[in-house]
Amino acid sequence: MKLSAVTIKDISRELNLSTSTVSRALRDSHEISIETKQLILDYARKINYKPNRNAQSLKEKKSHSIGVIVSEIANSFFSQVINGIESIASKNGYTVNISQSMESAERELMNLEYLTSSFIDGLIISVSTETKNHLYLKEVHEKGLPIVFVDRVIDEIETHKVIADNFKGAYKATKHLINKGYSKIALVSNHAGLSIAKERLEGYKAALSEAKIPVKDNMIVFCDHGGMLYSEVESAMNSLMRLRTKPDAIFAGSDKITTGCMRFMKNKKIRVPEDLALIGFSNNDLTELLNPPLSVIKQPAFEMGEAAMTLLLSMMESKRPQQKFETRIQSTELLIRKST
Amino acid sequence: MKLSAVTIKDISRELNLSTSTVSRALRDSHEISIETKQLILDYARKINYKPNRNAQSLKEKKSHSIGVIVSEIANSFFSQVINGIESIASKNGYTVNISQSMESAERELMNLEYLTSSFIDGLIISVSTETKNHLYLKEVHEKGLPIVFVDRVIDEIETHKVIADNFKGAYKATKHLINKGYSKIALVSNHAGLSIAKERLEGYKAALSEAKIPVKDNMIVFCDHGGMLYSEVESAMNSLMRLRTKPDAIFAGSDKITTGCMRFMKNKKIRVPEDLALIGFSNNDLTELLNPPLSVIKQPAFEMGEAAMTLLLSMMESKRPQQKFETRIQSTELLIRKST
DNA sequence: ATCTTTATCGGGAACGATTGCGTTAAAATA
DNA sequence: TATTTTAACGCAATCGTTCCCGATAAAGAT
Repeated sequence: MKLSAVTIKDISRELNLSTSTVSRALRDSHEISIETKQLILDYARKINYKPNRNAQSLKEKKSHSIGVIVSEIANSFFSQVINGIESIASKNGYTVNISQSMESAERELMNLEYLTSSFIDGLIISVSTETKNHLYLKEVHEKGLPIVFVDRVIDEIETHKVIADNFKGAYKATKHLINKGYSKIALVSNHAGLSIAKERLEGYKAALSEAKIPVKDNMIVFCDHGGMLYSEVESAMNSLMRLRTKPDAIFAGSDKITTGCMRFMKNKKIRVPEDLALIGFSNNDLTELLNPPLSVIKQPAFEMGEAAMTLLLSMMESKRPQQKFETRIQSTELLIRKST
Repeated sequence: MKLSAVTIKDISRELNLSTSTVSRALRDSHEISIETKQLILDYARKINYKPNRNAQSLKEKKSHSIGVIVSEIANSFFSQVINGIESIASKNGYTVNISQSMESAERELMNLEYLTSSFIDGLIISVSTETKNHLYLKEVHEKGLPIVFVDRVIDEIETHKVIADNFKGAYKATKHLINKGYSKIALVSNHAGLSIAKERLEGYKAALSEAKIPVKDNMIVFCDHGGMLYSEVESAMNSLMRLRTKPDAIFAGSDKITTGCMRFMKNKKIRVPEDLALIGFSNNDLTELLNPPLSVIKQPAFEMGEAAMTLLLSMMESKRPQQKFETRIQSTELLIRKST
């Protein structure tokens, strides 16, 4: 079941003109008389002609659509990023193809292979926690597919990258906890292999070291799927709670982990911040209304999406392969509320 | 800047075969010897051949991609719906093209026209609050484009629809308020023209009437952009607060409105539920952790997305235009917490 | 009046994949 | 051995657009 579209041939037949002439009129070429152009445009509008984008893409070797791969759409951070991407893309006549990896390297690869079948002109990706093998990504990149990384980057691939200032964000959050008098600060981190996790870990360590607080390994726990499953956060938190010297503050390394910790504390009836303080990365705009209102590090998600799409546009529309790439680091915002 | 893809011609040239033979091998046709098939498949894998999807789409008149138009991606309800759509789509080899209307009828139409340039095989749409004129939508529908409505439907267009049981949801919420002893129950509704707003209004009225509580017009206020702007919710709430007989409970008609009301009450230091109770439609999974935990009517967003995509699939893959359409009504969940 | 320029249009070959039809040779049958 | 069947492959058209040429006629230049 498909819709029978009107083509350039239909117009040319009706108007007794060649398809070349019709095409030229529609593309506003100079080598055509103003009368025939008007004639064609009027008729085209009348029968509601729409160019077949597949034919155009085939001919021009450009699809005017891009691919976006994130771990999960229904995540406040990523949905805001996508919002930013879409807003710039649609302004520039690009269609956005979304797929989610669900933190699975396998699904990520599948989506990637499908999207890259000469189908997209560029790709914006935030790699999954599982991703270790970036052979395929590297391959299509070397073949010339413009790629921009957002948030979770791969160092080995040289291209534009848009990230938040994770180091500083983590540093600020940890320092804030220290300033508030907390000294046993635990980190509930995302998967250790992730670029953002590494950077945030460094920021956390830097703040502790600066305050001459020793960094203890057992105060750092990991959620290998970024808190996608609550059980993951639960067991991470439980391992912290079983410690002989329990933490007095938690720094959570991702959106889902932050809210997961909050849920854990509520379930276990742990008072925040009296028993345990909590701060974490989050872009959920309800954190302010939580009980207690949550202190968070907020990333400029929408702006990051905008930046990524803008950079991708510049790559897609440049004639030569670009040589110089930039890593745009956007600053985070520390919102201090009642949970710390 | 584009990637130079390897084509069927490259394979045929290298292997001294015709393009037809190569195509048949790749498509696993029967009229080909097992040896040449293996030869071709091996070589194709070696040079990492990927069929050009634009060429395939042009030939088959099927793009294997669908369009999704929602008001805003960064909205918990819609992002969950999209999640459901994407999960089914990717399983069936379909790519999902997303665009957002931002509650603007103009942007919606723009996106629609762009997507329907022989580019998508089907469409899933939740119309914007502004949408009044559905001429274009009706036109492409009559031309044969399979369409499925989710959440916000248009009655005049006969096709599959997936909605939540808005009437019952609103009825249950209102009845719950009544049972709790509230009698001055206000409704902060979405745009009056929206199908969901109408249905929820009816549910609200039904519950009140059943309890012999008169329905008062000044207790029903509207947010014409669904609460997309906080100011909208603010002025709606303010008008309720200026009433000589203020409401003792609020029933909020959409996700953004619900959280907007919550924000309003926090800002105005209105105690919930002592001064004013609050219940509303919401799919944000942090409502449970709010202060106070929010009573909500939750829609099965993910499942609605799945259902919509499944129905769309059936339309796209049926030979003949379908005659019988179903409106799938999925039941909502009433989660009673501390705010009522 | 002849030649050159210019404007305006048509013919037809791409783009990459698919497929009906024709061709060839081998295999099967009479 | 003669004839028919069948397996395996090539040729060429097609999908809808674009664009390089070439053709034509009018306009301008000499």
